[in-house]
Amino acid sequence: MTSASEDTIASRISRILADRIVTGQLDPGTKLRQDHIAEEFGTSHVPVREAFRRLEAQGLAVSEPRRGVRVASFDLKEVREVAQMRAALEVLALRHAAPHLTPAILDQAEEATVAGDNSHDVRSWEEANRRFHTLILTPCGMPRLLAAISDLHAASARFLFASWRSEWEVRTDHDHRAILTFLRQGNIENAAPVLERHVQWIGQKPVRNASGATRDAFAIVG
Amino acid sequence: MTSASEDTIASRISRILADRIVTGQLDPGTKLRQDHIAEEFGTSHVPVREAFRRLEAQGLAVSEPRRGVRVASFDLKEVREVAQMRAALEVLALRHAAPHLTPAILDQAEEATVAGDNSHDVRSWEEANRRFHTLILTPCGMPRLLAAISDLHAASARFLFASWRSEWEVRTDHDHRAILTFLRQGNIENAAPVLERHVQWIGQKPVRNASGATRDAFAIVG
DNA sequence: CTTCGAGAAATTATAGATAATTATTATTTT
DNA sequence: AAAATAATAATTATCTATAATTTCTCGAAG
Repeated sequence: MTSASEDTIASRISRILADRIVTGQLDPGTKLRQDHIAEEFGTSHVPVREAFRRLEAQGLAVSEPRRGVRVASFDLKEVREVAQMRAALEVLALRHAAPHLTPAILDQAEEATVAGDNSHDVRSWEEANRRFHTLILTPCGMPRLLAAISDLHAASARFLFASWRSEWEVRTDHDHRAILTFLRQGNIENAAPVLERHVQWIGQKPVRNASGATRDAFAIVG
Repeated sequence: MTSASEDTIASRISRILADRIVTGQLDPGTKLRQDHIAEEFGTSHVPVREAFRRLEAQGLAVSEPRRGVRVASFDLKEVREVAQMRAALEVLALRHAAPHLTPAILDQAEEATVAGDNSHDVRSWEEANRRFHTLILTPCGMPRLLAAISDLHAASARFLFASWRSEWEVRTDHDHRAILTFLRQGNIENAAPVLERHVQWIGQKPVRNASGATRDAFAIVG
């Protein structure tokens, strides 16, 4: 992140709040009080309200008129929904990106995969995973599609951080490697289905509740 | 549209501006001046700015910090992009909606198709066409997906109105009928590919320029 | 006749203030 | 003691005002 005195206060606030929501620093249902946030950022609440509108559009916050803004809740149903939307859109993007993928890009994507495999915490794994997907999809040159995918990635990351906040077990991403191998061969017809399956792989993990009981936590781990 | 004194001024302004942009009352590139709009609606510019943020998220306006907001431009490339995104997402929605489609819903969808075939102007055709798609997709019960599709429909409508503003030739929608026939048989595997092709059918029409020359106008007509 | 630049006007972005609505607490009544 | 109601506090949504930035206009120089 740059110093960002270029863009507006509103966009800065929305970026920072989005990050807090995604990383789980702000729990679902938490009230976002404009005056408090305005005070924290040393501004008036006008740019804060503009930031709220953006968070709303991204699906990270929900607003009830005259009753304020809250951090959006989510459930297993929405995790599945986001996974399926990602599958549909990422496959589309990959088909258009494939002809423009260079060996240099694929090398960077391989580096990102290695970085992910070596990650010992969720946050760095997520960052590497997102870098992989972004690298192989960006060359599609479809800005609207990429923006939609980016919002879905944010949602995915949120599900992930909500479940795997602390523990993380190292694992090798065979899907990423298979995708890269096919792409190096220029074989999109095989790469696409792997990606489609990959992003719909929903991880499941028992999580200890506050009351001691265990429930299952779910997240997209692709 | 209801009287809508329930929701905020900002959402009312964004709805009305969105409609103007979609219907082509506001041309691409037109500056949206917050004080003028505020005066028109008898409000201050604070809710106007919030409305701008929503239009931006919908892809109907673009904002340059400290330089104002303009109606978003678009070209053939973006028409294609929106068509392909719609194809991917509507097929996904249809697959989940299909098990919940009732004969009553399919009858309503058929009515919408007939209404479209009998339309003598673009606006009523677009309304009927959107109703058809909404009817067969809504039962998927995936709110995030439906919201994304709705935004893409708005973009499609904009392309359409920009090209076919005045003239409109009556035609029979064979695709819609084929889709309905398959859905009545519970045959999703055949319905989905028809829909996928259908929404990517990009109409083309010669349009007389201001300088007398003719150029080709493009729009999604599915 | 064109190009550059200074000053003026318009416009955006933010701050501070006000009215209206909702949530909370205290109090009264049953 | 519990429930209902009134008073109070907190919060949202909006408006008016101010500062900062950009665009426009017009004149002077090349």
